[in-house]
Amino acid sequence: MTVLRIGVSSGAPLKTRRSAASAAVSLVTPTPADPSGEPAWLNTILKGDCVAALEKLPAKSVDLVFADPPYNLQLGGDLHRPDQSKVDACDDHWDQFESFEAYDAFTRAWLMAVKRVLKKDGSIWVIGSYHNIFRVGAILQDLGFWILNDIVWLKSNPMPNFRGKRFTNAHETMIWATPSREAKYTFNYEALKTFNDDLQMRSDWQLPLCTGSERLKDASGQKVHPTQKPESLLYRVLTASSKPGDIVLDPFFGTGTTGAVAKRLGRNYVGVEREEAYIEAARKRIDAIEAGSGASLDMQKGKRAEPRIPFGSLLEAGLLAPGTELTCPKGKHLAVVRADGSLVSGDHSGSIHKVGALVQGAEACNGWTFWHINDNGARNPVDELRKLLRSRLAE
Amino acid sequence: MTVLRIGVSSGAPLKTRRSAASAAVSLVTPTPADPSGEPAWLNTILKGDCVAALEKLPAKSVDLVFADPPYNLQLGGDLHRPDQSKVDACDDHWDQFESFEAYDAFTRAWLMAVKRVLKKDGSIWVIGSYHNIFRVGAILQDLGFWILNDIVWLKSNPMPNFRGKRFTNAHETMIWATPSREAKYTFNYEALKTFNDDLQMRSDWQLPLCTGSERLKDASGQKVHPTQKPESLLYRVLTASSKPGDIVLDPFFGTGTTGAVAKRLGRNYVGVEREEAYIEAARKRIDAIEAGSGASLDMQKGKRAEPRIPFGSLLEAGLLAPGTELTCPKGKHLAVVRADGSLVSGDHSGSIHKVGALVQGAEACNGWTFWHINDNGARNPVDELRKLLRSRLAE
DNA sequence: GGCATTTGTGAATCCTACT
DNA sequence: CAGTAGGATTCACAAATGC
Repeated sequence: MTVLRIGVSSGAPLKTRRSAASAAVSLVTPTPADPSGEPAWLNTILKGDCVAALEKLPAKSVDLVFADPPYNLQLGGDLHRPDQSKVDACDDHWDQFESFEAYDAFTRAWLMAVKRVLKKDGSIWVIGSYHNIFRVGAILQDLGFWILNDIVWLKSNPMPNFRGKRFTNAHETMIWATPSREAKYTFNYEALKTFNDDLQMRSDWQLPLCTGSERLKDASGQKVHPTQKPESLLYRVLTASSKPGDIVLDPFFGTGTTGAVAKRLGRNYVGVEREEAYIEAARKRIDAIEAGSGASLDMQKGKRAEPRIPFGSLLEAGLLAPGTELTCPKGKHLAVVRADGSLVSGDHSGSIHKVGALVQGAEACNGWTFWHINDNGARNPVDELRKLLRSRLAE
Repeated sequence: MTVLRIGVSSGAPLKTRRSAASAAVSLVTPTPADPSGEPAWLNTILKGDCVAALEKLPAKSVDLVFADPPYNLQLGGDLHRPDQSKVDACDDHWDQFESFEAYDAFTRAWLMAVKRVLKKDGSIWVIGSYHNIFRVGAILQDLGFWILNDIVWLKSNPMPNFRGKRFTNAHETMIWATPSREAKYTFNYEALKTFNDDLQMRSDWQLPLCTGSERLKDASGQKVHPTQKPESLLYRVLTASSKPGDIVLDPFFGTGTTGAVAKRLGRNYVGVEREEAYIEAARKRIDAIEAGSGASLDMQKGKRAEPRIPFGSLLEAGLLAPGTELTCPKGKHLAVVRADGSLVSGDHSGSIHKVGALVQGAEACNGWTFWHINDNGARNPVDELRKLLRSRLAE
């Protein structure tokens, strides 16, 4: 590995805690620079503050940017699961900002630095959650970026809401934008359509979290980075909006998911990262990857599961009215539907499955086939309504 | 139908094209006002500009707000499908703004007006697309609103991207927020979980677009409103975050989807709308709906709603005798019940919760489910006794 | 080894009534 | 208003452990 010190930035200090960080920028090359005339920073990690490091790159030199900036989570105290185990929160210093103003200043600064190095026909992706994405999106627009899409990453296995106080936070948002309205950006429409079973790729992507062996762990088994993104996500981003040989910049490189996928896909990368531990992990990770072999260029298919239809949807859709009476197949048991999708039968109330089990004294029950509606004398299971709604949703 | 002119607003003119609109505010009641002391504006549509109209409502008077503001779409000329037919875009004058600054000023103005009339423990939903939602979200935060969730509405049948230049825009985003971090907002967690087949509801909602007979059409078959939302969306919003009898405000009432669902679900509504044609359509629509009432509106309740039973009551009721031995689920920890309802386990003594936590070395513990009684070899949690006592007390 | 069961964990703005 | 104590609260996977 080569480390080139390419100068110390004078810096344009930000009015945030981040600004206190070292402005020194050094260049880390996992593999020796190619003597063929490629720039020295290609396929390297710049160590240092994002804005200062980007000053070392020429203007209009990168084709694509993927940025996973700090989210500015504003967490209260500790959070425990119902089994009393403590949630390993992302409380790292780099995610702390004093105010929205400080976060905005930080965001404006790195986006301006990125805009300088982005080619005029390049594009940028930024990922975030509701804590920060609205500020990022507004500042992107203020800086003249042109939003092409917002993409929602639907997590198939998100962390639940343990206290039952909100909806499960089951997605993150990515903004895809060009530096100007006129940009002739790369979008591999046909490839994506083919990938998606000949249907246009939609703005909602179902992908699992980064877990298991993909998740980088240190010697003690702890995760190296609190927010490592899954390679499948980057795979789809790079496949959609870059070409082989393109240069992909990640200004918050972390443990190098962007670099890893770029290398696999035959793209060049350049990363910026401040924390030595992350750089070290990223370097090892990327070195172990074989660059752009043909077979690996196949995209991982995100399984598009058949939509699950909750019982309550029948009421929302107007297929069932609150107050409707349901019976068991033989008409012995009776229950009434409430507006919230619960059933009431005598003293019992709850979901169609729970009440079905309770009235039978059974452990479990499939409410869809147990509960029936009286249709002009004929008893039909509510499952018939589900089929109807499913066909509507499939249109 | 009653139309009450309740005054002409002096207005606080906005620096947008909207400000040119009439500041006259009149009150439209689909059904005559109730003489029972309800405010005259309840279940009515206020005709006029949003900010001016909201000045007619008392401060802290509504429980929930649902807002579907103009999206500020920046369409660059007509869009044509591959077959050259023209797409019926939303190019109404009310959706046009001269700049982001103008849109921001408009957004700030109506959000401030809404914040004044919202109760301190109320909440607000705003829906938008990537054209405007980032600006709305950032301004919400700037005004001190506290975001609880962002919810993505996944459209099962979105309009495809005809030119193949972007991903199919298949979702819209809703922000759910309270007027302050401290708000004790309504969230019918248990009801939603029951609704969703006993799984907690996530932040991604798959619902079809408003089409078919639900979509309001005029005499010539044209859609009355370009962005009519499906009732199913409002059904879920109101079920999640309001109670029967609550007052729901929609400051961009349009053709009254919010009012229609509010009436169906036994909530009160108040709408604000500028266009007479929309008001007329909304009025007819809501008049034709039967108001929800009665037990079918009751929502599934969780343990939090149950009356609290002190542990000592079990002793008072004779369900438990002093000196009884309790164990943890696996029988490892042992404790003895004292006559005052406290437990003793080794050196530890105190409430069932405190001792449960101490013997486990945990921060907290629910003693009701932790401590078990030996019933002829079977271990049953003391919570079973609480249930028994509760059912006795309910008789 | 094979299968069943238990344990661990993920970008989280996560309580409330009473004294 | 602050402090204290009661006691409510989780889903999908994958890895680890047990039989």
